Amino acid sequence: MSADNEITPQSQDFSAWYNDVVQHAELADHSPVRGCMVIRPYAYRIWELMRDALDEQFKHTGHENAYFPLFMPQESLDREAEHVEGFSPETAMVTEAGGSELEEPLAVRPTSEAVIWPIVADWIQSYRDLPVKLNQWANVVRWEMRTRPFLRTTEFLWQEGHTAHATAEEAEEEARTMLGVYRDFMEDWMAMPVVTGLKTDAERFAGAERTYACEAMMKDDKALQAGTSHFLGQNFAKAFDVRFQSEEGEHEYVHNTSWGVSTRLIGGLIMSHGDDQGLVLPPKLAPHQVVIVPIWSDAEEKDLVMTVAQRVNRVLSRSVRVHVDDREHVSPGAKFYEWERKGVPLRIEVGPKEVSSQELVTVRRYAPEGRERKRTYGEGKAIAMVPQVLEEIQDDLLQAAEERREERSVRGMEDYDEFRQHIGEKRGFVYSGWCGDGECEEKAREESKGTIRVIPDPEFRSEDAPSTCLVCGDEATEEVLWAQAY
RNA sequence: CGGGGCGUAGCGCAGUCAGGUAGCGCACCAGCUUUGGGAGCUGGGGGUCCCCGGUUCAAAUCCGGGCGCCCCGACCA
Repeated sequence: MSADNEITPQSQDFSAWYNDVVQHAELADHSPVRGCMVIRPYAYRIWELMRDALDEQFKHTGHENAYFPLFMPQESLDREAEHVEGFSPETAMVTEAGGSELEEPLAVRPTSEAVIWPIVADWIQSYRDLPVKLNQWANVVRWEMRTRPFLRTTEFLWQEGHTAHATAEEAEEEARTMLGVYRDFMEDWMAMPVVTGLKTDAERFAGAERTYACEAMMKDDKALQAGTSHFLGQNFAKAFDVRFQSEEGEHEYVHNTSWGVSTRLIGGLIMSHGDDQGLVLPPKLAPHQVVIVPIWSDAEEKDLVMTVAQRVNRVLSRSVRVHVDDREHVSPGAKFYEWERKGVPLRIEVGPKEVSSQELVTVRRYAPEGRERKRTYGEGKAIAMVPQVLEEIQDDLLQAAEERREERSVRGMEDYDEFRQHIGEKRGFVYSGWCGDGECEEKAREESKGTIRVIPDPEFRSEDAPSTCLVCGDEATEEVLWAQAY
């Protein structure tokens, strides 16, 4: 009676598990072009929910959406020295179009600083035109060596915020604010706790003064960089001549920021909560928050059961996203497995038994120890409780992820050899001191599997500040977070 | 780009060593019986066997060349 579980267990091969979930939860499909991916409707709906939530926050913090072109002259990309050095190896170029070779090659945006600022420069004359706070929802292309669905694809969807300010302080505040927006979204909507902080020079965005990031721990104890926010200083303003006349009449360069999150977040969602049965979705981002599975054995039963199912559906639809799975020739058991594989947070079963007892069976996709997964309530109570149950599931997921992360974090590590072994075998997060020297960072990168993910923000730092550098043993100037990275 | 593996139905594979009608499981379609944790039976549809060339009466199979994909590494906001 039982079909083989087509999903590889996480403990056996996490990477195979991930690919199986992507495939069997119908999230993505392959493309004939290497590294490109089809986002299937179920995953696209998750992306829409993410997009809507983020977009509202962007507007709330004073940003306007716009859309800039996919192509730019190659020359634009070349203008900021560090930017071009960082991005040109992975930039796709169009050299031929319309049946003939182009006089100047066109670059397909890997990010849009070099598309936006040459144009927006002309929108800014005076300090009164500032700040400019733009966002765009777009696709970008980066020719990566090695790709994985959602986590790193040749083309991906994202949002990129681009702002210009009169002062460095204001731009810095903007970069920090948006990092906070990301963090709140990841915790409140994705139930994915993150450590925020500053990137080291080695990991900084090409062309930025400072890069801030959100780092999340996946279920295989590796770190995923889930979002970044950059204080760009005046590097791009100088490269693209973005100036304004100040109140004092001086011509000054603006101070910029940029910040982005991508469809990589869907990968983060999968690896934060998924289990051997498949995807587990936090209710706030679930395309179907509740699925109703009617159970019948003949036409008469079907009528009775469907009457109740539709009634429950009508009432619930007012407050939650609910789906009635009334497919004829799929057995209830098969439906249960399918919706579990797809991560639907709550299932309601209605069969002849429930019809006669005026009850409903509710089953949670995720329930921590000590909480019942399956419960039967009177119809009215079951319906009334749904919003609360969904909130509980949302909270349970965040709490479980937080607990996992803390269990898998080690603070105050001082022995370099212990570190190398720990980060290679046990993975997880390791907090240590660092002297601030890029050579120590590079040495550890070469000799261990770990890299510095961030210099954590104050609230994530250890109570006792580490005093020595993990690598060289000299005096520490910073506390840093190490992990194996995706 | 280095090391390894693989290209046969939508998916997973056998067949290749030893040339001779294109197969299996799942999925799909039809009908009947089913439906409380992945239904059963019967019937059916679906193929440039990655591509090009060669050998041969005959090539998925042998030979030569090419292309693509996957894994490990290098690379990577």
